Amino acid sequence: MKKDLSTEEKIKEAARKIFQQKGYAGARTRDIAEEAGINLALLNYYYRSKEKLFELVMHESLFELFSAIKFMFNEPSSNLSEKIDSTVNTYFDILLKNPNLPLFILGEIQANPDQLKEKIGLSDTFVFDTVLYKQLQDQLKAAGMMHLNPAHLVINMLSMTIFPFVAKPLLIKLTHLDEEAFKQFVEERRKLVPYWLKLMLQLPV
Amino acid sequence: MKKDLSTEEKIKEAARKIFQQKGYAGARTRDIAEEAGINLALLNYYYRSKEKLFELVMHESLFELFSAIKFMFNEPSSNLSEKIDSTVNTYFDILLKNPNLPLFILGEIQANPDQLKEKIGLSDTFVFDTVLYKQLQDQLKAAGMMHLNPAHLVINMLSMTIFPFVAKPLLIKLTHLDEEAFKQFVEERRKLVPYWLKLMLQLPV
DNA sequence: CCCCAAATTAATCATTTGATTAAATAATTT
DNA sequence: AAATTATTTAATCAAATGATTAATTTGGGG
Repeated sequence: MKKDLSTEEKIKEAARKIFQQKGYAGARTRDIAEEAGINLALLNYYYRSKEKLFELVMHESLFELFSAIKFMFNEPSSNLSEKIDSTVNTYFDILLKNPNLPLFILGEIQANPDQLKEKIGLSDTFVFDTVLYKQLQDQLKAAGMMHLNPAHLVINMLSMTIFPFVAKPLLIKLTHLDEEAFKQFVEERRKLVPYWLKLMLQLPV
Repeated sequence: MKKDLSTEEKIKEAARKIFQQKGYAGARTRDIAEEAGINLALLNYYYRSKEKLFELVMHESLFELFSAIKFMFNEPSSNLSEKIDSTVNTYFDILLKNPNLPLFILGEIQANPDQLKEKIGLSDTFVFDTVLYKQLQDQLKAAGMMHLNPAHLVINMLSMTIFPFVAKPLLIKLTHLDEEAFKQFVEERRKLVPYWLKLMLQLPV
């Protein structure tokens, strides 16, 4: 454990790790306390309850996963090709640092879809009202594919980037990769995923 | 609840539903009993324990998700283009019937990676020792991309097919889709995903 | 040094939850 | 129909787990 963090921080970091690994239901407050190297009562002293602590971790996780993308999707000065590059690259950076993040968020939403509407304040206009979306529409039109829903391309970008992390343990097992080879595999995709996306969009590569 | 199933079957079906929705840790045996419309004790009468019941459901889930793909990856008489079509199509069929399946399996593996090695008997050679893999290698060589790891293409196929289901609640929320529109969106991908894959492989489309 | 508030601990509580038991009912066999 | 076996139920147990409490320690201000 990192020792130069305050007790409060240590608990939150431990909670993040355990929650992201085991999910809300599978995480025991005793696990979190042990991971943080503190007495169980301190968890409630600082954060009131498991649920409150979870909400905090979940909000920060959502922010971690979505704030960067939201920003890049709306970067006004970059063109479509540049947005693809920067989004994919930034996402790989985020995921390499936090490989369990997507499965954690998606799993909790599946386990408790209500909280998506209540607690999680994700604006509905996240995808539609973005510069990227408009640029996708324009490019599809320019390339004679105006019938194609731009959402497909957004999904393709996210899926090809995120999926290797979501399926990481399976992927490692099924392709005999070790941790290092997995990183290498992901690094290859940094260039490949944008290349494939531009192929789909008939953009120059 | 379906009423013409045996008690034993009713319990298993309820368990499948609840486990896939909430995960092992989040599923309470009382939830399963209620969903099945039976007394709690019957669950243990027929299946001994929550864990035993879970193992059964997990094995059947894995079979559901992997048996078809394993078969199609090794179909000797079809060429690469046909394999892409049949794999994507079959997968969409499976996922439309069982949208929670992938996230369930991936989530449980993340929560408890050990069971991947112990309980889940997934052969290591699942990806490498397949006809599809060989055909991918050949095509990549023929198209002057022999440096490209064929695993990338397998991942792309699976990710573009599976990811919409893994992210379904989020996707529905962020793109204002209803259940019906989601199905429509997925149907569009039946043709699109194979098209994109062939583009990547420089196969005639 | 003393005081007081913040931080920490050990012990305990109350609820949830997986599992069992013993009795009751239904189905099958003889 | 009687006996036996299989199924189902209500009640209960025991362990796990989130949370609290009361006492103790620590650290800073006067």
